[in-house]
Amino acid sequence: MIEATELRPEHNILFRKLRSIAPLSEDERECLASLPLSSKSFPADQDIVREGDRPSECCLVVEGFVCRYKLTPAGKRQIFSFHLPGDLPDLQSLYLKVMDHSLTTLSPSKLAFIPHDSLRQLIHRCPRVGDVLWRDTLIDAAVFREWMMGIGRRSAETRIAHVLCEILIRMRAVGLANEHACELPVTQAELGDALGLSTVHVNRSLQELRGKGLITLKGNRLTVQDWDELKVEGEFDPTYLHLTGGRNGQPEPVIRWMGT
Amino acid sequence: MIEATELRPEHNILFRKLRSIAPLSEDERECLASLPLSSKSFPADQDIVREGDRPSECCLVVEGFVCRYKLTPAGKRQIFSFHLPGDLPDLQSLYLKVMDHSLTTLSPSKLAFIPHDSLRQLIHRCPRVGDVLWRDTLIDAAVFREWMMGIGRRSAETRIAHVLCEILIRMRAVGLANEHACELPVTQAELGDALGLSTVHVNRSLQELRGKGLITLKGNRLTVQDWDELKVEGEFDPTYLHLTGGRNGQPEPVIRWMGT
DNA sequence: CGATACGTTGACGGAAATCAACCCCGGTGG
DNA sequence: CCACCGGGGTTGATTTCCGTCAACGTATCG
Repeated sequence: MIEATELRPEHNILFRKLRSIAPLSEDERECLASLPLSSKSFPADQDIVREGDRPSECCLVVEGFVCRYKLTPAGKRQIFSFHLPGDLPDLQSLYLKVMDHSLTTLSPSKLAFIPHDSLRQLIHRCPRVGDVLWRDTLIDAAVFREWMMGIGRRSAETRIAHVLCEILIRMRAVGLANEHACELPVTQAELGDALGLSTVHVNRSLQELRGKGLITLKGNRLTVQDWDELKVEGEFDPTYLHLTGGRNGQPEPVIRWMGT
Repeated sequence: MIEATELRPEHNILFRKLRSIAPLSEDERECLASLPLSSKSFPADQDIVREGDRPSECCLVVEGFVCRYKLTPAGKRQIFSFHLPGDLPDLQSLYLKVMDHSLTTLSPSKLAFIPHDSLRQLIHRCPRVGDVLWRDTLIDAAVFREWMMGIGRRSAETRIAHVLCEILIRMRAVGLANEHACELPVTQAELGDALGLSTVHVNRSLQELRGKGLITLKGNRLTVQDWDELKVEGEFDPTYLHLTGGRNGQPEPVIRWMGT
């Protein structure tokens, strides 16, 4: 936990995230620490970048939740992913000039921006860190696949259970959740947009899960009451998250510097 | 077309593919040409790598169609992507040790294998090519997002129209299709597994598209009769394919060295 | 020529969408 | 202080798109 006292919160959360998906040496930590990050606060439901934009910087989630989405011509929204502190939700913009989707906050958030140039220099100076960043975008893709699986082939209840498992595990990986519970500032409508379901049906399916005693979900807080059963219900196998790196499989110690 | 005569078919198709997503210099072409590729033929419906495997090489599609998929505990299949000649469908295995899904042939195919070590050396010797490969995996992810959009928010007919648009465009990008038609060795059941639909419903939706005079689809061959209308029906916008590189937007000249 | 895989058709059922209220609660301003 | 307001959550009635089941057609191939 030495690093927690040495790094600024922005660098600390990024370091925790990357360490959760790959081992990082002291050198690589130094590389990361030298990244210029400029933080900014955003209210909920504010677009950060939009489809068609050509961003010249990437954003790091420091506090709060953000998501990526796109709208159909008819105005229906599909959310592609949720992003929590430590995530680099538009890292892809480093190599895909034009955004093919949008990025927005789900809750009031603190974001740190990193110029593309700085990232390119980092990757050049520190190829190992570059590898980890590439790996991160590949895990991103693995999550997309898993969500596709859910939307295409799983029932509403299973889909919801699955995404709740995923979020809890990812929150734990960066030390933002204890064994059973974490923040979840996501409305039922947003869950529906993510899972290809209507709000009404999300509501009913959540009641099923609650009725079975698997979870409580109230006031932006998720508590898992029966992890084993929730995993079964959600057909959840965390392999696709590729959380093999980090502290030799040790869970990240919980931090509590988030506003809540 | 000088390069077509200089490169072996395996290298040629890879070069065409990469050039379709980014400009490539003469140097970079040389780098690619030096990649050791060992080709092998596969019958249809044969797994190449399976969920849980730890491959030590990547595969390049030289001829034929392959797909990535995963099964639910109940045995339902979700296909995540179709891959055509020039694609590197498991490039991700370079940084994600354990396969979280499987790769299989859809038609009799010729595949070329590239040891991970060779790829790593290539990336090290030729960082620009490394960038293009990273970009390729990012485009892969963009396609996943677009499919999620379809499965989550679009009607069966729209989904099918969309995927047909995508395949034709991608085939054109590597010179395997003319303006209106290409091979499509994919059964209706496989289309269903890709789009989250039942075979029966795929069949009915295809008849709708045929009825409207948008396409013919017969004996592994897709012909688009009304491209503009098909695009509208499929809500198709090719931005997400990021085909901005290549021959200054020129379509790739059609080649015909495929078995058909 | 039968076997087999793929495509087609019809009948039926069900999961989830849609539509429309209504409730609950925190915030705000008169 | 309380009335009002609005976002999110909940509920019931109804509809629809799509899945499932089952049969049959059709083409290819050994």
